[in-house]
Amino acid sequence: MGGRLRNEELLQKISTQLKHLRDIKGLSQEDVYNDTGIHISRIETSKVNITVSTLESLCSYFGISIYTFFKDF
Amino acid sequence: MGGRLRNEELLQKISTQLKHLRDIKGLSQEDVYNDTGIHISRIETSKVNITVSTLESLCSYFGISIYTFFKDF
DNA sequence: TTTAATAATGACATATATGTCATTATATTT
DNA sequence: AAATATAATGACATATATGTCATTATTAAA
Repeated sequence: MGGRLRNEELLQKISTQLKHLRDIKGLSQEDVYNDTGIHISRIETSKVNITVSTLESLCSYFGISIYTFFKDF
Repeated sequence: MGGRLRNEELLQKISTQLKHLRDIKGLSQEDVYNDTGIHISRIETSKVNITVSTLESLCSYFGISIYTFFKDF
């Protein structure tokens, strides 16, 4: 079952948003991994359907609330 | 490995919020299942760490954006 | 261009989210 | 209380998110 289109859009938006946050902070994927233990590559390339828990950890790391994260969703 | 406390709080908030939305709409868990294919019981009892995709589906079903869902987070 | 840094991809193991169904518990209604 | 409706729990299978590492690709720096 290929993922529904709607879902792909969601994952795409999440990817873009996370990449943007990482760019703003000037951090490499390795930095994120060293600091959080989260491999962000697969998330930024929309390979996986992130759990809310993982997303919250990343938001916290980037210094924003999960509410703010979804502002443009 | 018991989940970290922070994470439990997050799951608890999500549970409460979803239950609240379902109550407002006057829907049973079975209704939600029949309409979405999602078994919400385990989510409302904080047994699982929901994926963003599943959460978005539920928000959509309840008629709110995922952004609105996280307003009080 | 060569080198170095960063990112993407693939493979594998493990943990767990989800789908499904049956059973038990609780709540509501009569 | 008995009957009915709803929710919680447990078990199991399957799909997949995540952890980990190695390799390849891409980008940036020299």
